[in-house]
Amino acid sequence: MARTPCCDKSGLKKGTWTPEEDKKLIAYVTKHGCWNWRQLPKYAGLSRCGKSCRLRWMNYLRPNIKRGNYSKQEEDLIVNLHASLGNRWSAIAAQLPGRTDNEVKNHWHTYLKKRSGQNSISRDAKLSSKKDVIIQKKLLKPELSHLHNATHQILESSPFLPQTSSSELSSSASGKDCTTRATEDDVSPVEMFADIGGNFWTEVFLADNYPTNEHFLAPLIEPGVLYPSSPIIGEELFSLYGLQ
DNA sequence: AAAGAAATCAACCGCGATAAC
DNA sequence: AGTTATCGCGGTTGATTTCTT
Repeated sequence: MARTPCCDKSGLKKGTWTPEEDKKLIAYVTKHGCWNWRQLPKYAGLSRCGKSCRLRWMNYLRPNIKRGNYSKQEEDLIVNLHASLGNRWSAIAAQLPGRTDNEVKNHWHTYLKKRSGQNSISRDAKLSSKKDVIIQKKLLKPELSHLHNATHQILESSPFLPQTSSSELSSSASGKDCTTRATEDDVSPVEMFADIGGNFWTEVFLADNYPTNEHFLAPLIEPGVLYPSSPIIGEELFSLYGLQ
């Protein structure tokens, strides 16, 4: 079957996204949802391919994204899942709250592949510490540090995390629980989940059970419903991009 | 201090799956 | 049933950053 190109290549911007483009995409998706990725850039005022917009949103701009600083548990899980699932990155990422398939894939290729291959603890320790420094430096990039801080907070309080069932999610969507983690900041998300007592690491990330596209995003953009529980789409990000 | 090598990761590309007509 | 449009996934690339010499 003949395939149309994903977009008209002429005049479309490629490469790294600018804060201005991020702002436009966030503003549009927040207001209208992603009803059609192919048409979205046209209405959002972006000279980008729809696919590019989708990728940017899914991997970096949407709520609940967690970046950098993989915990030992996460890494072990990735290694184990990769052994059983192979290169099914989306399936692997689904088991890791806040992680995207792209990021898991990158992390595998840059670090875990070596580890699983040679199990060199001393080298791992060296690489890990070096990597942490790099990550922290990158997190301090002025244009993105807000996002990273915000996403960290999200993971600490997000209703999408597996401690709430999907039925609970709808009831907690009002954001009433959004501050309950505020006093537990010293506990990493992983540690927190490990304490839940359930089978968190064997359960599919809740967001993965969500309907996709407009049905997924529509609740996210309902004013007053999810914002309080999603700082990245809430005040911090809005102020960052001057959307308030 | 500078240059080259290596590592990292954001983003692109192409393809398969599937929904819509 | 066939065709088209769109989405989502995995592989890959290339710019940037960091390390090593």
